[in-house]
Amino acid sequence: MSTAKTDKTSDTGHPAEQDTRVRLLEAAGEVFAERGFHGVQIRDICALAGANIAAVNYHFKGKEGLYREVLKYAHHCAMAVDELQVAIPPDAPAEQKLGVFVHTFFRSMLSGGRPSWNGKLLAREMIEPSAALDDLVMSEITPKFALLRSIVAEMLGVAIEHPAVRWFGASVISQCLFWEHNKPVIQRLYPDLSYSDEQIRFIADHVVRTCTFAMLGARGKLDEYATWPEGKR
Amino acid sequence: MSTAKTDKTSDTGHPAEQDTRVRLLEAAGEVFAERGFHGVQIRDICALAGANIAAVNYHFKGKEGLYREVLKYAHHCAMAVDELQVAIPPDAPAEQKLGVFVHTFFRSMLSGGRPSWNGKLLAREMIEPSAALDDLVMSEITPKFALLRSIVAEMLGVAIEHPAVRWFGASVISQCLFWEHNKPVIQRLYPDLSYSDEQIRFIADHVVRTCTFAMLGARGKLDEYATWPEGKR
Amino acid sequence: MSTAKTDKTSDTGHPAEQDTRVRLLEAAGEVFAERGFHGVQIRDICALAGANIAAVNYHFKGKEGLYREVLKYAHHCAMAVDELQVAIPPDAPAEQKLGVFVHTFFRSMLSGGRPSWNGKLLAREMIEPSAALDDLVMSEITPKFALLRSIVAEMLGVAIEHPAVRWFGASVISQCLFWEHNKPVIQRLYPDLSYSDEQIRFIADHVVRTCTFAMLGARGKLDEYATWPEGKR
Amino acid sequence: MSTAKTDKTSDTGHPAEQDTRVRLLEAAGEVFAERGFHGVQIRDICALAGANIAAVNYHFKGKEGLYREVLKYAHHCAMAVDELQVAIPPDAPAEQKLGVFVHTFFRSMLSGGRPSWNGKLLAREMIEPSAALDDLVMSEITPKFALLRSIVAEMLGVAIEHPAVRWFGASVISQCLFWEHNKPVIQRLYPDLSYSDEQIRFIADHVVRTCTFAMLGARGKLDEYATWPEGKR
DNA sequence: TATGAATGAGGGTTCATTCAT
DNA sequence: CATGAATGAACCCTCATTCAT
Repeated sequence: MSTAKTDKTSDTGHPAEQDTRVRLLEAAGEVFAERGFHGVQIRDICALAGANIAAVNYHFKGKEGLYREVLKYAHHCAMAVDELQVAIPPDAPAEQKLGVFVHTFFRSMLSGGRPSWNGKLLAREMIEPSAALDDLVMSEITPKFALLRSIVAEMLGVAIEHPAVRWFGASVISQCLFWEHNKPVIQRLYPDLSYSDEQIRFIADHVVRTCTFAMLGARGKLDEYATWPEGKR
Repeated sequence: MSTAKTDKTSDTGHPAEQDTRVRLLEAAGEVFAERGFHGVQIRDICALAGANIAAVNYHFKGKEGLYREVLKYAHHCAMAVDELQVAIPPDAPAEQKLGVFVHTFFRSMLSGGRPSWNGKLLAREMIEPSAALDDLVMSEITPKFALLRSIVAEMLGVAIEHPAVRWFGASVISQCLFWEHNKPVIQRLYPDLSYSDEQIRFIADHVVRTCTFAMLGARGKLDEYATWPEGKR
Repeated sequence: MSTAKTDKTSDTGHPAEQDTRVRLLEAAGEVFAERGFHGVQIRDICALAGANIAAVNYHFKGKEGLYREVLKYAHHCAMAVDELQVAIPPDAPAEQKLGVFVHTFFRSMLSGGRPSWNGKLLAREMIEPSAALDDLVMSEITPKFALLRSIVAEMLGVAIEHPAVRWFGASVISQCLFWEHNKPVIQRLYPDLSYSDEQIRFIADHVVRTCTFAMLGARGKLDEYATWPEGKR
Repeated sequence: MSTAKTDKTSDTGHPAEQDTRVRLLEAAGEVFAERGFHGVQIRDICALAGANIAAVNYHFKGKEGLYREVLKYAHHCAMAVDELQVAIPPDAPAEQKLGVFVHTFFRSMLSGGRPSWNGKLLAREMIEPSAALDDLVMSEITPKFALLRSIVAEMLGVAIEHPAVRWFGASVISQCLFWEHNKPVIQRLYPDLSYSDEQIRFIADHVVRTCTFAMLGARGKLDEYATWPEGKR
């Protein structure tokens, strides 16, 4: 499991030691995602990583330091916006771009790939934001969301700065995140939902279709979005 | 909400003499929502509730028992499906029903009312389901979702059993939950979003409009939903 | 179980209340004998006695007070020296007197009679003497031991003040107590020992015989006991 | 007794650096013997051993684990059967063997040597047997008792399997244990008994003499022991 | 450098006791 | 008088962290 990510640690030249660090990150990511920061003890992480009990303090100066690094590491490994941009055909119709975006998003989020705990970790940050969330938003989320906004703007036939864009962007994203963030309840409501690849594709198709209908229907009726009530609270 | 225990203390009305049990539930709900089960110590809960350190064990037989009861209590206090049903005009057009549903949902979820920590608590259950989640789904979520499905079916012009209903229901719900579950990131992306009452109404209107467009656009093209890939995993 | 001992509490005339007190003593004696003072919680005692949780503090002013009263109560109920004296035929040969004494002692100690926990309670006092032990020695043990010494003196053919009497008295008593105080180990060494009435009689017979042989053998050779090394420590 | 752990600390010889584990065992043995399992708090043990409050859980996985190890350790340190066997001259008359056995037993039990709390600890196990008692009986008591039985058989002039052997063995042992197990009462009955070395020797002599008389007297009259009433309880 | 024995603050829980009813 | 909800001190134990090796 520690084959693909020595690219950033190769400079020191101590592969065996670096392995410990990376193994620690992998193990910590998994259990932090599963049980949360407070629900995990470093003994378990070290045992899972096959490392010494003092390794966490040695490498990360404590549990919190480890958590911060795990968050960074997770999003370093996550689907980069570049890959997303590459996958999207630049001169295809906007509907098709949206399709690629949504399908890619779903796949990277729900298909149990390498950083399968990324989603859960982020979901935890939503509920209990740590100091690391700011970095995450800046480096990972903002560029992806900018890409989505450009697609949405194209579909709505307006400029990317149009106020409507943010709301329809939210409509797209919300329907994607829903299936990951609410898995436990969804699976209780729909026992036949197993998150197989076919089912994920089916869901993604539905989201694309829904958003397309919504945005096509809204074209030309976007005046309502001009008046946004400034938050005064 | 406090009917079962007030039979012996109801006449005094002293807030300090209000059942220690209830004060503990309120305090615990607040901090459990904020910091999670493991992030909270019962000493804090007791201090907040003005109760003794041993009160939790006396009344709930431990921290876990308290958590279970908090979850029950929270959803007992939450918006009951009855109120929702009452608020919805039975012979209005489906669009209007949807509007009432969504607006009520948003209000009860985001307006900082009494059970303001309900949403967070449920969001935590999503990520780290406890044994209490099954009860919750059965007693609280299923009936509300059934109500939504009936509205969706009406808007799609199909029977409530039609497979498309579940997916469009999800589209509605997902766009509601999004704004609560992802608050921290949303507020970083949209710093002008303060979740004021006007803004909440604005967002709810957008959700209603989007879903309406989507469902109206989908009417008559629901054949795609007939073939659902049975999960084999 | 609370039928035979209202004789001392009948003067107050509150049979129902006194019952609680006595039931508490019975229950406490049982569990104190079984698990020791610290190993028992008053909740258990009250539950066993069918009394309120506050009853112990009400009747005995605390756990320690209860323990003290239990000890008193136990020896009030125990085999009185009078009964023992009555059972011993005054003009029988000394050997027979010893037989009656030992058999009675064994029976009252090992046969699971009413105060079956008396022995265990006293054994606990041996290891961890409480303030109540002095009273016990004075009121219960000393008179019984005096009786035994008179028998031993007769068997040895010396006056009761003769120094040898105390040592042979100890030889008799030690072989009686052994079977009660070391039950757990004895039963592991001799798995066929079930402390049935027949077996107890068999053991008592052995003790009598042994002591008789020893004392008869020692008659006329008791000079050694004249020089007792005064304890200087 | 402290061989397995001293491999890394033996050279320093600092008493303070003596294995924390051993210091804990010593301290725990002392207070467990004095106050019993429930009457002792690990804080006291740790304070007495000069160890940290968490040391018990670290080394023994809890208070119970410590108790179990203390019992093992106590009997590992106690008079081993080997020493006893060495002390007994193989071709001396049986009376002399018995004398060595009893004197050694008394000395190791009552002289305040290193494992002075051994006896008390075992006495407690008698009253409230823990799971560790089985081990103890197997490893420590059985071999010593076998040795005693061989002496008794020789004195009775029968084979070691003869049923009388067990009963006379019990007579010997019971008169030894008596003086340790019933100290508090004995000292109240005999205020001049201070358990000085001279007095212990005096008592041991009495026990040897008594048993010798008894067994010599019983020789040739052992038919009574053939019929042992099978316990049916 | 990496280890693991040792630390100590603080966690949940227990339990004898109290006090208003 | 009897009750049982409530108390708070103290218990055992956990766990992130440290430090000599």
